[in-house]
Amino acid sequence: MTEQRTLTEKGRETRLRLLRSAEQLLATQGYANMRITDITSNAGLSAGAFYRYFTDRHQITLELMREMIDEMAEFIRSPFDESDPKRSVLESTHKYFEFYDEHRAVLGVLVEMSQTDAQVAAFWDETKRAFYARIARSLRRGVRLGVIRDDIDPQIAAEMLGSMTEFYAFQRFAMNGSGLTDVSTADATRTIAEIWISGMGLNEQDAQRSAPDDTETD
Amino acid sequence: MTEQRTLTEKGRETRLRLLRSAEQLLATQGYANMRITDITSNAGLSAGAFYRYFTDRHQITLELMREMIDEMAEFIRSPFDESDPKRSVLESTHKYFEFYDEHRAVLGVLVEMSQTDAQVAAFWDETKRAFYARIARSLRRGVRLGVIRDDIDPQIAAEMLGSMTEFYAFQRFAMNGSGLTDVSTADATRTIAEIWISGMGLNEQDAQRSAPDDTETD
Amino acid sequence: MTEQRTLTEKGRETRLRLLRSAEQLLATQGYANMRITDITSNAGLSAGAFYRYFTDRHQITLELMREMIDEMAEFIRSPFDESDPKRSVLESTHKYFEFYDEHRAVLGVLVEMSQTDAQVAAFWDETKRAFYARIARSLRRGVRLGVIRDDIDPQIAAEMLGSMTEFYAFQRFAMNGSGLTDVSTADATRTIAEIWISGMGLNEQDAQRSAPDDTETD
Amino acid sequence: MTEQRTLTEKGRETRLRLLRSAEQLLATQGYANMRITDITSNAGLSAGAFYRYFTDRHQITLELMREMIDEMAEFIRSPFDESDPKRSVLESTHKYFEFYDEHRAVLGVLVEMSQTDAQVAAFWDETKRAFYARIARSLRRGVRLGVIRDDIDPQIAAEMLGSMTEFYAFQRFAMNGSGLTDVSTADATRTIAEIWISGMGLNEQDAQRSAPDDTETD
DNA sequence: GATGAATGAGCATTCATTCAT
DNA sequence: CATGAATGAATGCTCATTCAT
Repeated sequence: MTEQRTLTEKGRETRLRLLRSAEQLLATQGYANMRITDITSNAGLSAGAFYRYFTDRHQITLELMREMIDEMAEFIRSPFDESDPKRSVLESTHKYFEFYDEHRAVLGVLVEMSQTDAQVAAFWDETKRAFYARIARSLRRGVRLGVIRDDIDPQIAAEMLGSMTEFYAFQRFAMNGSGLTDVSTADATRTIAEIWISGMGLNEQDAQRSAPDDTETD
Repeated sequence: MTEQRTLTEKGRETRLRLLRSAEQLLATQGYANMRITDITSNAGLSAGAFYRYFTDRHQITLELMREMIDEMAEFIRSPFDESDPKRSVLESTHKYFEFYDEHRAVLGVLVEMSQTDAQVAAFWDETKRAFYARIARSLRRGVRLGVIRDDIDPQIAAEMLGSMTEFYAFQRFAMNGSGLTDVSTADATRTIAEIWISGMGLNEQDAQRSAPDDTETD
Repeated sequence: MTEQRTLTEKGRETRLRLLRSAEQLLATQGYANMRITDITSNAGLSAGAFYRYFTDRHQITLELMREMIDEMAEFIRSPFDESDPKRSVLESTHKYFEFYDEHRAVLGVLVEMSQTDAQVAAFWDETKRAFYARIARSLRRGVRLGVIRDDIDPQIAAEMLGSMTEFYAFQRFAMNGSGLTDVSTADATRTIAEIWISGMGLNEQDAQRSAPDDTETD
Repeated sequence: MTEQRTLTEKGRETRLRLLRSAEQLLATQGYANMRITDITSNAGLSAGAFYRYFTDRHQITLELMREMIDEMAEFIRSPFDESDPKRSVLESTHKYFEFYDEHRAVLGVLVEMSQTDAQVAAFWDETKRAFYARIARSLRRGVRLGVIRDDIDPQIAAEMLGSMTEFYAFQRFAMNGSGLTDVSTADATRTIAEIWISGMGLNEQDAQRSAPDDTETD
């Protein structure tokens, strides 16, 4: 049985213990190498205990992803002020890096499994679309405000700039910096913001000047 | 024994048949789901045949990666003309996308396995470093030529712009467009080049004007 | 995992059941022909059950040897009365034959595997050394007591007389009498004792006469 | 096909090469660990070559045993002079040790396989019987000559003394001295002869005196 | 709720043996 | 004669999953 209804207090605790244990293992060994018995023994439980709360390792992993996606959605809903794009980009990037750092385990697994697992791939697809859509929306607003060049398709640009940020974060946090030079997160954040700004043809003076007061409300 | 000393013509053919078979399966099911017997039966051979040429699926996969890395190295060595950056970026990006498209199977697996396999992770790390180093070299030359802004660390910028291109390509080719809007490769190429150019502060007129005649020789 | 930390009563029983099953098979088919599934099915268990308690057939076999070696050590520690050598030799030989008979299975395998397996060879080497050392000790004491000829190296003599007894027992019990004439164990025991006695130059009258009262202590 | 008729000169050479190769491997790894491909590659041949001359490793091993048994038979037929038992025992033992040393590989395998292989067991049984019979015959003659005690069953005694010699030789030569103290072969030979002589109650003076001139001719 | 014993399907791997060249 | 490619039966071993206690 995997129904989570009628769980006693102790039961709910055990369930969480298993989730945390799985997350830990995903971070250190990835999905491919995580065994059910690893999860339980790492949680200080017997093998059979797992099945009271989950059906298999696929399910517990999806559960962790759902947890993360929920927080991601919240992040995406946070306001972006096009009237001060430089500061906003800096802030957004900073928050995004924090988010990635915190969820490195699950995000790494998302990438790993997307290759193999259609359900996870769909999951990821959806998440990225939402993420890119939010950027595209901001870009379009920026164009209307005259602070962003209008000769580039905002959607494609959003996907590219988003890709840049995401993959840099992925390498930095989920891959322990693989491929990258070792610089401070602050420097990385600043540089990436610069590229965003100038990549989008943002002109700080222009931006300051014309920015009306419309904040995004998603 | 593996990698037999003396392979006959027929033996060499069989070995290649197995490599192609494995590549095919990696593309469709990923590393995690690829069985040895899948490889052999897909190649029209018996299970035992595999072991005459490879020790296990890990090895044959690394073999495929090595093949790809070699071609990658060649790609990276190709000339980049800073005196005409816009055209050069377009050309490079185009070639990069072609490369990614051709090797989508192995590149996807590279990402999948990096989470799990230290050897593959090291492999990828190395490749990305070479790729980013080549970009950084070009950027530094551009700064010296006065066609690129000098207020950004070329190394970090290289890693970010490289990330953008790579991850966009990854999603587009290895993930069948997951997360992305469906646009033509030409449009995508054009947009990404625009971002590169303006992101790096390249001014076409400036570039045209000041560009001396030094082509990179690596 | 093998040699689980916490075995329940039932677990301990199953483990013993496997040991007995393996012992039986070693006796009938030898190590070379014993399969893991033979062991489990002979014990009325599924194939997988084996691996909860042992890692492979090599380990379970060593386990059986260790069991036997422990009893052997006990046997070797049993007292030998040099003041009445004839009776003592008879008694020792008798006990030795009993021991060999009881452990014929494992002893046969010890011989079989010694040819092939360094660990088993070392095992056997050690056991024989302890066995021969005990005999040599008795012989030296006998020489001091004047009941044993002093023109023979006690160590070599111990190894030879020990070899005689061991190999005769081996043929008789572990090889089902291969090569040997069919005589009663009592007769065999008597004859072997005669050879020991006269081979060592023991003279019964002498022995009776001069024997002081020192029993071995070790 | 395994018929050895109509072998060309080259064929006969290849066959011998395989036999020597197998013997070598038996000496170093034992029967259990000897693979067909080991035999052929060690002989510098391809795997398929084996089957032109032998059917399987069992057969080639028996072939080697037959070779050895033939020489053994010759050894057993060699004369034993009961009129000078001490010298004769010394000489016989010496020759026996030489024989064992030369054939250590096959003799070790004989022991190894006897546990498992009925055919080999029968082989060995037969050999030992012949060996013991020859000793028993000599002992009986010695009894008739009055140079050997008549209170011991010559057959059992033969088996025991034979066992002693054989097993000592086995440990010394086939097991690389396992369990034994390191002494010169000469010393070992002398000691074993002493035990034979006195074990059988041989009195040298008596022996010299009464020995008639009948040499055994089998 | 928790335990850990037991199961058995699923794969990897080895190696003797055959056979076309 | 010799080669080495290919086969496939035989086994080992792992691990998710069930279930009696």
